[in-house]
Amino acid sequence: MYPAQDPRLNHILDALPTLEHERLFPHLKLVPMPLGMVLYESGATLRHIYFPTDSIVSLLYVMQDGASAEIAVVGNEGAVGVSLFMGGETTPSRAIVQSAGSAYRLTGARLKQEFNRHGEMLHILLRYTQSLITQMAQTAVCNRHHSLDQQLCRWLLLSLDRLRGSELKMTQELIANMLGVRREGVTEAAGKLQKLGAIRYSRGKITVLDRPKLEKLSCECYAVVKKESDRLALPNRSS
Amino acid sequence: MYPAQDPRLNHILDALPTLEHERLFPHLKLVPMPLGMVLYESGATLRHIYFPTDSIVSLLYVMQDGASAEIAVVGNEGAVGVSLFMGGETTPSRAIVQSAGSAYRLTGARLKQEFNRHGEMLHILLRYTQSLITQMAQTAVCNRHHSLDQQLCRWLLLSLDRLRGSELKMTQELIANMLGVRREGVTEAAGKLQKLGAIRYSRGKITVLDRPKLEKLSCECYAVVKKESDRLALPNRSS
DNA sequence: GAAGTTCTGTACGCGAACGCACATAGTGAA
DNA sequence: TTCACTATGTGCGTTCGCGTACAGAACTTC
Repeated sequence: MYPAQDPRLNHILDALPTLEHERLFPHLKLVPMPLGMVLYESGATLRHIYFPTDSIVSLLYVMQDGASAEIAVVGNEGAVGVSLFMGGETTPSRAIVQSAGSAYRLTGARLKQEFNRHGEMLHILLRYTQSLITQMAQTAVCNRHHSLDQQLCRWLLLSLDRLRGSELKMTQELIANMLGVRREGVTEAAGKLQKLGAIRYSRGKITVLDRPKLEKLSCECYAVVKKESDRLALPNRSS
Repeated sequence: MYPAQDPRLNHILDALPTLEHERLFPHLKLVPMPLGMVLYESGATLRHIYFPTDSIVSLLYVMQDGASAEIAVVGNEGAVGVSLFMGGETTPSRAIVQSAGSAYRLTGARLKQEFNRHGEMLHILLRYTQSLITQMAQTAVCNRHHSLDQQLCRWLLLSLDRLRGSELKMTQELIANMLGVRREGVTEAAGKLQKLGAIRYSRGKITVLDRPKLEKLSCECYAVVKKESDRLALPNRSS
């Protein structure tokens, strides 16, 4: 196991071969990721790419009227700021810390430098980007066809996968923002899950009691994203 | 203007510098794209990448229960099969021709060969992929927050942008499949648009009469996608 | 421990889209 | 012309989530 914080807690950084590893690690900076921290605003030029270790970041789109919807969620399996190496520099969405923790970050310039060496980093980042694409696509489908109950299950599972333990600190209000639904709707859905014994919650703390039950109640979307994400993740080199 | 079919009708191919242009064009094969043609199935290994000239391709996800939803639409501004160079080889969605026409295609091997030279093609494809990402994200948001009426406008505009002329051959049934809604819902929404004088339609033929009106009735999603797509498109080298 | 704030629970009417059923109208083939 | 088929129009009851309003409960601060 790694110490409390180590770049290799992030799967992308962990997957780098020794050479790139040595080249890059000295430039990584560990930064705290407090709840609600905005990593970038819609349309703003990205300055860094972030590799979460134990934090979770939501990519969400905020509309003109203030309504919002989560597009994807990023944890220690990925990176925040893919548009840096994709070439667009900006992206019309907001990245906000959904679960506090830490991340390693790299300046955009340094990242692009490494990316343009066309080494393993390029392939790893592109593969990760594809899994991100899958997640977005599945979010679109899920928003169209599935019930709030199912979506809540999907969301809980996606978050759970990116955390250690089975507890997440998150008010129903915030979850509603992420899912782009009413807070009352989340209260109701969460109430059902609690009655079923799948979760327990109280004032911003949700404990998952019965994960298999949650998976059963979720729509197929979770499984699709999970499977694709696992498939596209390269094997750890340090394990 | 180009002849009836020319690789440069596709914006990506058109943006290639001379050297790559000469290297690649001999390997392009012009293929007809009849309505309903499936370019790839969910999870199937991609054999080719397609560059539409005057056809439109829908990327859609089909669920276990048969329900479907469009994730993105690709015309002469882009390419179908991005997972080939992103590294995943497959993708959990289906690509199906939504508007008949033609496309140039390249074998996956040849594409990867060119991609791995790390020339201009790589950057062009990555930038395009980012605009595709934006489209998917916006689809997710739109599915969550906007009415069927608004979504129909968005969809019509996105299709229109990828066609010459202002007429599209498309039954309400098919549109419903793309949007992931009921056919009756489309009938109703299209009826409204016709009453307002924005479109005229009859048995699988839709004519846009008043595009500005359509844009006005559409949600912001169309404009966001359009703007980002334009921003990420490189300038034509041959114009 | 009192007051204020935050989080959660509940209720009611409303509107959008759904599922279903069936009617009408163009279109093409025999 | 007639028939079959496809595309579109319409109606009805239902469900889901929304907007609004408000009440209770738990935590924080003073």
